Amino acid sequence: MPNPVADLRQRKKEQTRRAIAEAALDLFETRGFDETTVDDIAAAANVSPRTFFRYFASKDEAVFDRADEAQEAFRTLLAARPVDEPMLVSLREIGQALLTDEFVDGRRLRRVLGLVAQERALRGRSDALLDGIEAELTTWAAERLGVRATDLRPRLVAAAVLTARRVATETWLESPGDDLADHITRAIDLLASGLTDD
Amino acid sequence: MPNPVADLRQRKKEQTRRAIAEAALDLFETRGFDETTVDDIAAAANVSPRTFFRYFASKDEAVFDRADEAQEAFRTLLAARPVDEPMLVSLREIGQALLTDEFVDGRRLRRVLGLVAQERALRGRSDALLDGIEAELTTWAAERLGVRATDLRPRLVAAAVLTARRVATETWLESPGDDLADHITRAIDLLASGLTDD
DNA sequence: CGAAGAAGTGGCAGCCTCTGCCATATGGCA
DNA sequence: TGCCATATGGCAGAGGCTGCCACTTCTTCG
Repeated sequence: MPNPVADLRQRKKEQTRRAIAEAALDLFETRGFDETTVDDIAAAANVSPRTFFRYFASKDEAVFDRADEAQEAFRTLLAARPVDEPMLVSLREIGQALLTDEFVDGRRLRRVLGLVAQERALRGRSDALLDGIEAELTTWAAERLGVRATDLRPRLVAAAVLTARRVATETWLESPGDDLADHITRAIDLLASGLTDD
Repeated sequence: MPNPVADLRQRKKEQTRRAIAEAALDLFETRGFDETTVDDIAAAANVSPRTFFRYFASKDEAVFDRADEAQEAFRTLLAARPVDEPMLVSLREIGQALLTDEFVDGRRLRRVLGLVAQERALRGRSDALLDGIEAELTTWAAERLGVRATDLRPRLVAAAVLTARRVATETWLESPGDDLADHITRAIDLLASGLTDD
């Protein structure tokens, strides 16, 4: 039984996957999603188009490479918050922590978030991933609230926070120089205040 | 100048469009979205595949035939609310008014909502349509608030309310017998209270 | 160490979505 | 009836995506 870490095949696969994902992200950013073909990506990553689809089921999926890691980090951070902390405070803190490069590649995460905000075609897959996070968030909120996960409130808490993140990302994109974390904090604080004046 | 209503061409076009939309909805419901090809729909509607794309730019678009009517109704209701009314109250009232079958075809709307809930592939176009509504809502909120439409707050108000509608619809679907309007009202009230206890 | 097997890759044919182009059919109008 | 505008159909082709088969490259084990 070979060492999984040192396994040559695993390393080459990882390398190939990264190459494809990077090529896709680069091309989508510079040329646009629709204007980039799978053949383009494959050529830039030095693989055949057929191989592209062995790593990613669809063109848009390449953007969300390793999204499960971010979700895992999110899950861990969520579980680590004190039980008596206000929910929106917990979520605000997590929103910032996720962008600190400590858990995920914050640099890349920002690129992906920016790209998704700009390319409508990527929203679908993004939402599919967020649905998973929203489900976990709902369960978490239900526990904090002591109610069932099918109730309206925990679901709305989960959905509203993710919406706040989305809107914050959009405003952040239009304000060069700003820190995304600040926008997210402001958005969540607005939610906590019932969308009224601070 | 012929009467536009009695115009034979217009009537035939309308007829063809409806035939395609109905065939698509029927087939998607019975066979599933992915398992239905454009050729199937075209055949069921007695048109050529090429003609299908003259009426709908994509396969999923056929589901949302006449969605602009609902948006128009929304727009009208929005403009009719008193300027000094709290935003979330206005939106709560509109949410209820839109469900009175006075403005849209409730029967078909139910089918579409059910289909969208079941078929992930349809979420994309659904969201695209909601983006248009969100944009109008943002403009409206910005005016009410006396700020620019690019500010975080009006955008968040618009996005959060639509999210509340989505979550309310989901909980409503799981509670047979309930009134959707009640769920929406509760969701919006929750937003107004900062997602805390009532 | 060398053969057998497993795994990664490429090429090819083919289906499906969607578009441009041109030909044909049909309704509208003088 | 004959002309024009428009609706429709057919066809070719690009691009996304999949199944299948062949080839190469590790990995394993006798």
